[in-house]
Amino acid sequence: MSLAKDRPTTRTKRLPREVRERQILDAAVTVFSQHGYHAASMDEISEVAGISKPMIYAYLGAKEELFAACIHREATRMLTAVVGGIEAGQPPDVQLWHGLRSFFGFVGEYRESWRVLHRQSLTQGGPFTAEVMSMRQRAITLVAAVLMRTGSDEGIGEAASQSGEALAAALVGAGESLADWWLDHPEETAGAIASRLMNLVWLGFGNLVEGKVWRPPPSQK
Amino acid sequence: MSLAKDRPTTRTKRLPREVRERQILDAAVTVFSQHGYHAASMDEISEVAGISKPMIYAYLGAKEELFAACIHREATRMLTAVVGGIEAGQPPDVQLWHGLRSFFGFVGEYRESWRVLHRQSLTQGGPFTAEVMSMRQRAITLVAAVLMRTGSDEGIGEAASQSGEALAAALVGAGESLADWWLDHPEETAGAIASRLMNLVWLGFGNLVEGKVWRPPPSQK
DNA sequence: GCAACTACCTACTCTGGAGTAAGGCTACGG
DNA sequence: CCGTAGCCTTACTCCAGAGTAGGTAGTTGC
Repeated sequence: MSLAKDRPTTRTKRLPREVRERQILDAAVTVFSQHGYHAASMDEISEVAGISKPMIYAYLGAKEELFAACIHREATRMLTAVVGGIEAGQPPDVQLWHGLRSFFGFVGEYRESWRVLHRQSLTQGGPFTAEVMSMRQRAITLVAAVLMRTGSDEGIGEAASQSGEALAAALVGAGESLADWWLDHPEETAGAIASRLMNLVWLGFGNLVEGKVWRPPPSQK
Repeated sequence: MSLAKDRPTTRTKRLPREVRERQILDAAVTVFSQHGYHAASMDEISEVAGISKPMIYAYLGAKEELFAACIHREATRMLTAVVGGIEAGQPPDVQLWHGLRSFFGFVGEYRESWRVLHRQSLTQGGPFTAEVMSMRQRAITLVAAVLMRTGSDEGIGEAASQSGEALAAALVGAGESLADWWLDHPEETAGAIASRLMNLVWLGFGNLVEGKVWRPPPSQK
């Protein structure tokens, strides 16, 4: 839980704004991830951050803005990690594989970030919904792009090309759900989880039944 | 939106408890689905239900209990619909296909139910989480059972048999996510959506690229 | 007709928690 | 060593909304 690593225990004094903002955001992610947006209180966040409430308002604004800032930071982190894991020159299945690995790696390392992104943020109603929606859309678009590149390279089947975005949505959802499932079954490694999904999505269940298995190419480090 | 069909406009008087409970639950599902658990107010629910607040407390108890009752009713409805759509004698891919059709059919018909089940209920913190978790687990178990029957019938591949539940979780998540996507792209039919997922999950993306398509057997009505 | 019961309402209480007013302390430039 | 700017706190205000007290009006049974 690397977010908590340098959380202040004894109240440190007179730190520069930059540092405080980071501490506040870290605390906010923790608390939001535990209780959800509405049930989280500014008092608790301030306490966890080791600072008084008015500072939060001074630096990050009201509760809604604070939440939006959390979403924004964590989503950017996650997308950066996933995009960074993909190598442009590789064939599409390898790209997808690396993307999945990066994704599950991120979820494993930053559980709180993941919780706040996925579990809390769907609950519509707040204006921050915009922030979440846009991030989700970015993810789907990214996946769709990888899938579609497959299509244009190899002369895609009609069923797939018509529905790239829908399939991407399904895949993203499968990934999210599997990530949640993983939280309750932590004995698996990120690679194993990624591999399961890769097999399902690339070969399909019908092929799995016949014993076919997709494997990453040996070149991978 | 069939839940709203017999909502009272002019305050009707002295109805039997049974009827009122139904009205209250309908109203609660609507309001919870719009605002989420915390943001929904008992005042608004009572207003939508066309009854005063103390009646809600008298009949369905406090807010938490009311929410749990909503989840329970809607989840049961949904699972009943899905299970009812599956015919025991059929081969596994057909069973899966019918299950998916029933699921998306339900989501299309009872959008509010779906919203309250999926979007609102993951936000942990309340004790009602138990209710939701159990329903979700039931769904995953059901799917896993269908998938595993495939395995035992045909001598399953090792990769698939080890991970039935994980694959089921992925499939359920893909379904959920696709259902959400559908809410934003309502021009598709339930059958089309179900078909997309069926193809992805049964054939896999690799096969789709080669132009293969899974089709329901002609026997279907 | 009257007891007992059910359906139902108005009009509160009270608490949690968002957001703020008002000022104190430290550092640093001049 | 004084002013100004930035860091930080205590101690509030205020309101939405959960939950309730206490009472009225039909209805049913005898």
